[in-house]
Amino acid sequence: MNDARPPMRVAIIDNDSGFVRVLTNRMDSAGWQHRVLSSAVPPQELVAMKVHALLVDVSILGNEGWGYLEKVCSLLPDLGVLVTMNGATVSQRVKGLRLGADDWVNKPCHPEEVMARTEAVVRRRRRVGSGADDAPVMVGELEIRPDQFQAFVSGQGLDLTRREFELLYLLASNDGTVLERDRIYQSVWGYAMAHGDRSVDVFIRKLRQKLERRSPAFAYIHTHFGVGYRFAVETSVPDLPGPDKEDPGREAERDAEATSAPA
Amino acid sequence: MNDARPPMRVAIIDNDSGFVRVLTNRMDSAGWQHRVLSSAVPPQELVAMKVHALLVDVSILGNEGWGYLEKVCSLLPDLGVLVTMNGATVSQRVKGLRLGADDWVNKPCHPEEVMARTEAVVRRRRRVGSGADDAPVMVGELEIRPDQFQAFVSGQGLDLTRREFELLYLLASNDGTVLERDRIYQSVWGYAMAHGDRSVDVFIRKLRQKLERRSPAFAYIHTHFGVGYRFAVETSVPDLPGPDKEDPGREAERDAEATSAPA
DNA sequence: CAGCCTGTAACCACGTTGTGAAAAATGGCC
DNA sequence: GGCCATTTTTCACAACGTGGTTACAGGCTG
Repeated sequence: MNDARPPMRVAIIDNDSGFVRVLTNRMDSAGWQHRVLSSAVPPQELVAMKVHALLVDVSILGNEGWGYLEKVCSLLPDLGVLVTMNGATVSQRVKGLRLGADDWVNKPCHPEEVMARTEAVVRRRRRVGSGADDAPVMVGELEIRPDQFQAFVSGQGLDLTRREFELLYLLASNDGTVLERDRIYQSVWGYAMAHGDRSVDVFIRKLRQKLERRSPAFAYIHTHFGVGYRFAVETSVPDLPGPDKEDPGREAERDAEATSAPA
Repeated sequence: MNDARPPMRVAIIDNDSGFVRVLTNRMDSAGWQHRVLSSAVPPQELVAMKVHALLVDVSILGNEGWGYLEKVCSLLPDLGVLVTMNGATVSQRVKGLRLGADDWVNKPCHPEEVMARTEAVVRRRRRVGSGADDAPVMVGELEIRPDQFQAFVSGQGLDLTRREFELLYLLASNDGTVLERDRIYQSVWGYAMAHGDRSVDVFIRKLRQKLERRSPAFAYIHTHFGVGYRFAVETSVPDLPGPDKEDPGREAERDAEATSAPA
């Protein structure tokens, strides 16, 4: 949502430790995240890693390399796949590209070029998918789809403005943890909050209004006095015999232990 | 859906007649369509040619080659761009890729590889549901038949111009999701929207006029302030009793007050 | 109880969108 | 080629929505 894109995440399947070391060094200094794998992993695991691209040396997988390449490409069409190989012939390169690979770089190669090509592949992927980087959030009856600028309660769309939406998205994606005003402002507004600025409070109120109108039985946004706000789905009526709603003082305790945000 | 794709169409900007001859021969036998251009053409003309990819030798454009590359990539983000060049250095290749090129092939190169790379680049070039696939769309009383270039409301044909039709088709085939202005323009007009361009708004209005004339009880196109538009058949949810002014009769009001506009 | 923090509503400035019409571009026709 | 009808783009201005501020009321903490 904000201009700051999430860092590039790539998976690397390669046994050439020297090449991998040089490459990962470059990636580190460029702020990329990488997972180095020594052999083929099930495509599902690649999904779980949420990597943008896969960099694979098909030769280390022996004859199964081609089959693996084909399987990954057909199973994960949204994943960028770059193949590296020592001295591959033209027909080998063509074969790999036709199997679904997005690019092919013959070793030896320069790490900068590999990274530039990876960016080019991912750039194109993102363009067609448009916002595949922001994952949808679902908390209770609430569902947020950042790629569509829309939030839903029980499947019904909420009519949120831009700021309201970004604020709700921030809160909901940090479900359960207390967010300080400064951090909220910094994340949503993009710059530091000036002293005495009440914008966050006002927008919290607007969100509460729109949320409670759709599901009056629940309270989503909870205030932590002197700290900030916390998003959580709880019954709003204090009298109801809820399992975890005994006395209000408990929240203050939880506040203390919630300072570290489990990302 | 996979089969029966239209033939690949590429534009080639290159002076190396020998290379071009060999390449186009291969393309002919593969059923590809190609346009060979001897020098830079305005990006809009590439749109008119409806090519899937551009194969360009930046060196023949001299120093302006880089600028042209950048302009094409920024203006036509949906176009696949492959750069060829004789003996380009690593830094030159990286520079080209960072400017927005999708692939880089150093000459001399094998035509088969160039074509395989072109296919790889174009493979995932799917627009947001415009023109490419001609699947009929039916949303509520609205029916769109792309093969006939016609839209119907309750069986009665709408008289839409080309742009109106393409816009409506884009919106309706992305029923329920918010589309940003930039993406709408990119999909319908084919190139990036210039700052301050109001074409989308104007055509939205024309569509609303023609749609509401046929079915005054419903509103199809909803505005998302600061974002774009969303197509949906009257999702206006009956709001629970709240202190807010919004009421379910919003659409009807807008329709009724369409007459008050004294010049 | 005093002081600070938060809830709430009203308010205004600004940017965005709606709207009508004029200007420019397109395409068919003689 | 010149002419006309239609479509597309541009423009100016009105209307509206939003974000941000402010003021005051109500709560919480110490």
